[in-house]
Amino acid sequence: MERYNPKVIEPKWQQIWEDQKAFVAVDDSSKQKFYISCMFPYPSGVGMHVGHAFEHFIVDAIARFHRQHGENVLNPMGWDSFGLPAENYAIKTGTAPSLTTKTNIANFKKQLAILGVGIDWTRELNTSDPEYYKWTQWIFTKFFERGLAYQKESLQWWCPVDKTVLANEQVEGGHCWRCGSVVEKKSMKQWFFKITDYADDLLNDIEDLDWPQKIKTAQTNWIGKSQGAEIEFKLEGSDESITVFSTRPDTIFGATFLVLAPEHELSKTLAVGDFKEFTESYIKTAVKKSEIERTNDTKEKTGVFTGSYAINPVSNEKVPVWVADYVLGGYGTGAVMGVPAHDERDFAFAEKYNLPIIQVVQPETGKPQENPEYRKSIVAIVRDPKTNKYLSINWGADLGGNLFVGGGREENEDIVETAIREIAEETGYTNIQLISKTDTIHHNYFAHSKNVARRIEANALLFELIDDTKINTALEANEQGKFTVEWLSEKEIVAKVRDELHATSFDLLVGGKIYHGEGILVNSGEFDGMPSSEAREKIVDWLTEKKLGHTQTTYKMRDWLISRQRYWGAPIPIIHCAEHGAVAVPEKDLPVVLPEIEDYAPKGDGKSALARATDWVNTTCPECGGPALRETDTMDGYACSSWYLLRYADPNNTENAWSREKVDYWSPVNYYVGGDHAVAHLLYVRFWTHVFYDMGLVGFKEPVKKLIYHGLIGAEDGRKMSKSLGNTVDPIDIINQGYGTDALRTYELFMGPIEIDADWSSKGIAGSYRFLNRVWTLSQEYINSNDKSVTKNDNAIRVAQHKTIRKVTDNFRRLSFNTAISALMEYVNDLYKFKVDGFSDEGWHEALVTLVQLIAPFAPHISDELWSQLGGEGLVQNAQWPVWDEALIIEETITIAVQVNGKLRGEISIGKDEAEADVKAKALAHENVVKFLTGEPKKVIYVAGRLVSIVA
RNA sequence: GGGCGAGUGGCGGAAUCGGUAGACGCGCUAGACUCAAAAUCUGGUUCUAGCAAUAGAGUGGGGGUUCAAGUCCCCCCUCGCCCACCA
Repeated sequence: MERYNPKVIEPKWQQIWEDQKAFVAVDDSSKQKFYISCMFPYPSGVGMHVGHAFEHFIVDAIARFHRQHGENVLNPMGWDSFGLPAENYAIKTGTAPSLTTKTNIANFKKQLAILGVGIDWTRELNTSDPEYYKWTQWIFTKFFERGLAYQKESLQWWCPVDKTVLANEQVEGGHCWRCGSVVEKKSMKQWFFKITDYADDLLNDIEDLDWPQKIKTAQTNWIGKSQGAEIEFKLEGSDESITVFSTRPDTIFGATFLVLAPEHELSKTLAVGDFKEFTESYIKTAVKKSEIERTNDTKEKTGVFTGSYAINPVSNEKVPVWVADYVLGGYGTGAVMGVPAHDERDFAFAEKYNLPIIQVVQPETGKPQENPEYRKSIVAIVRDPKTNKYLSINWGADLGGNLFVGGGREENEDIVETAIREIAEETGYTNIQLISKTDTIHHNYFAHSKNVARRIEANALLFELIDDTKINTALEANEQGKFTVEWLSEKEIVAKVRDELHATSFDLLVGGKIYHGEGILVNSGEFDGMPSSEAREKIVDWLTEKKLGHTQTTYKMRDWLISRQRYWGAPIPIIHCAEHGAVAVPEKDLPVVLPEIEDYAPKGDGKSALARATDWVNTTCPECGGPALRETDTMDGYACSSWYLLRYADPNNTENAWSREKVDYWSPVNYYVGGDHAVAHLLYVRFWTHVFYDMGLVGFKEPVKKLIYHGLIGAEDGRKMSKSLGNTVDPIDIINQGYGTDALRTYELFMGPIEIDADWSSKGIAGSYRFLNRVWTLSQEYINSNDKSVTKNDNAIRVAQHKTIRKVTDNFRRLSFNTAISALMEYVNDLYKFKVDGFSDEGWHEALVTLVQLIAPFAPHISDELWSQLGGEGLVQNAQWPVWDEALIIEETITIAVQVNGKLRGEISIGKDEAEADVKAKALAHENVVKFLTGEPKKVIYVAGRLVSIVA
């Protein structure tokens, strides 16, 4: 009998698949298509580790599953080959990036073949191939025509090591995403794609995507839509004005200063007299500061007064204009109104620089009720400075839990006196001193005891205990014995005091919190007494009428900066003419081919090495034929990857980027599989497709129907798997150790749910190998058996077989590969038990053929081998996936549990159609159940086919 | 600070609807085969007590709903990830 030897059967079947073109997808619109793709890889020099392989295994298993269902499956592959590593390697060694890329791709292809991944190589694409980037450039010129690609001088992130600008998405915590060095700001003329034009569109369509919620949330937050108003503040003694953006125009009467970002254009010009020098030097250092420095200093705000004043448009008060780096240049208008009473940042700034603080919103808690009864009251918080604990009254869970001392106040009664009286009456403490108190807090609630809605005006007061002198408490009749007095720590208070009014009181007096919620306007002229939400609209209406403001929607997302001062990318197809400015290269002259050069290193002059290829740079203007210069910046690699999913549908089209017919057949992608990129790539690819839709190039807006976001495989040491840590595992090594790729694939898909991170285990793979070995041995024993006459277990085998088909199919559909594989292991374990009685031709052949078909998505080589040994026609993937028969799964007798008072006390065996009364009687008669019953059971519950629950 | 997610044996994990918690695999362990080892096969393996039948405890902690809770509700703790001065 032959032993299971993956080293023989795996190459054998890989060759057969290749010879038969088993994975070539044919453009046949009469068939149901299924398009799946991983996020195409960057072909790095070090090849793939088992973590990368994992992604391909997921894709391949799903692709094979769908082929087995007779669908027309497209699983393509391509190379995201532009980028820094190849260029940096070229700078170091002088080897052209095009050459290293070629070598690396060959290596990746070899690895994928050995892994047994079924790819349609006739559709292979490569972003650094001129045949591909010709169309990337063509798309650029179309965007340029539509005003979606534009050039602008602006401050940009600059990586001093890689000597290039970076997109916002490529700056991670103030560091370059590639080399990790601290990024700087630099002002340069740059190319942008106007993604902000599509902000609303992209935001609205997120909801309907079948994508993981965390990715959808990340994109929503990234787009960061917020609604508010732009408000104009006139500068004193000048025609100029400053426009601020605020989401809280209702607080404008509390705006006691303005703050400009250091990058704001007025920052430099506004400073007057003695303030000029300070302001200029502040701006200089602030702009130079790295992002980390600026975000690290969150506690300590800095800024300078410009010496200029503006006029608050509603109050006509003079407010000073400051420059401070806590205001961001790139968001909103780069200027804000400082409302220290209702914004934590403005408050911190105002405190430091002694700016006036005017409260304009009185807090309101609880939900307003209809026809409330009006009352006045106090909330009194007492702190014991010796223990740092707070006096609390515990009313018990039914009466509201922990509160502070509180009580009603008569119309003319003094607030402080009321509080002191209530403290003495309820707790007995008398020797206290007032520390601080709040303004009015409005509170709405329903007094269930009196069955009345109430709206109260409360004041909260904070006292300190001088000593614990106490008098007898003087409780009202309805309070006696209802509560206990407790001293609680700050932490306990936060945890236990649930009442909104009392919790807010504590936050304001002790927590030092600034109230930024909704409430009732005060100190706001004609708007006094209005709820803040209503005032928000009324004030903007008023400003609009006076032409001093208007509603405004703002996004956190900025336009996508795409120019890179690097060599190894797609050249931006633009020619600069002295007369005609920036002119797009006409379609007939595309592609603008990247010239071969000697020295790839950027020199830090803000230009790519391309700028030194003078023969290439000097050209003629397409408009006038006069001398002109080529754009020397190249495109961000994300541009290349924003349309490749469409190109796969029509990869060899030399006339167009794609034909709409083919793209509309294959697209959108049914499953897009990846474990990287939450925002950047996945937002850009959506953006481009939306634009293509508007251009009439595609018939859909969203390129990816379902996104499968898998977890990452960590190293055995629990750390991230990376070449620099020296803990990577090469899948080819594992295969060569004798396990084979089938065992590797099965193991990686068995480790856990695909969306969960998991660490590699060198021992775990042995278990998967053992499983496949058992499958092999069982099949060989069946095939070589001389006596196949035993029919004893045929029925039981059939039950196991159909149960397994059902479970594997169900689990596969919800991409629960680990449980699908465990069901197959159980099935094999069952067959081993049946085996001891011998084999039958009928039951066993069917059982083994089914097994081979079910393991095929995971372990395709062994299954094709056994399929052919068992007499199957062609390849497993072309045979129809087995179907289970529900009728065969029903067993004649089943075992169910019997519980007494919720505890398992025994098991009984019942027939499949046994009547409920009989089952209950059987349960009650069970020996062990009788022991736990004292007399008649109160209740007997039968859950069909599962258990009997007896209440004693 | 904000958002999202997760806590189940020695380990990875299972339990799709509230219905026998720990499937399946790893590891460990006993046995069979072997001169021996590897490989393979068979059994055991949540914890505590007991020779055993069995009993008690048990899904991060506390409370609740229910005949029945890993699963539902309330509170707390811990860990992970992402975003983070966005006015």
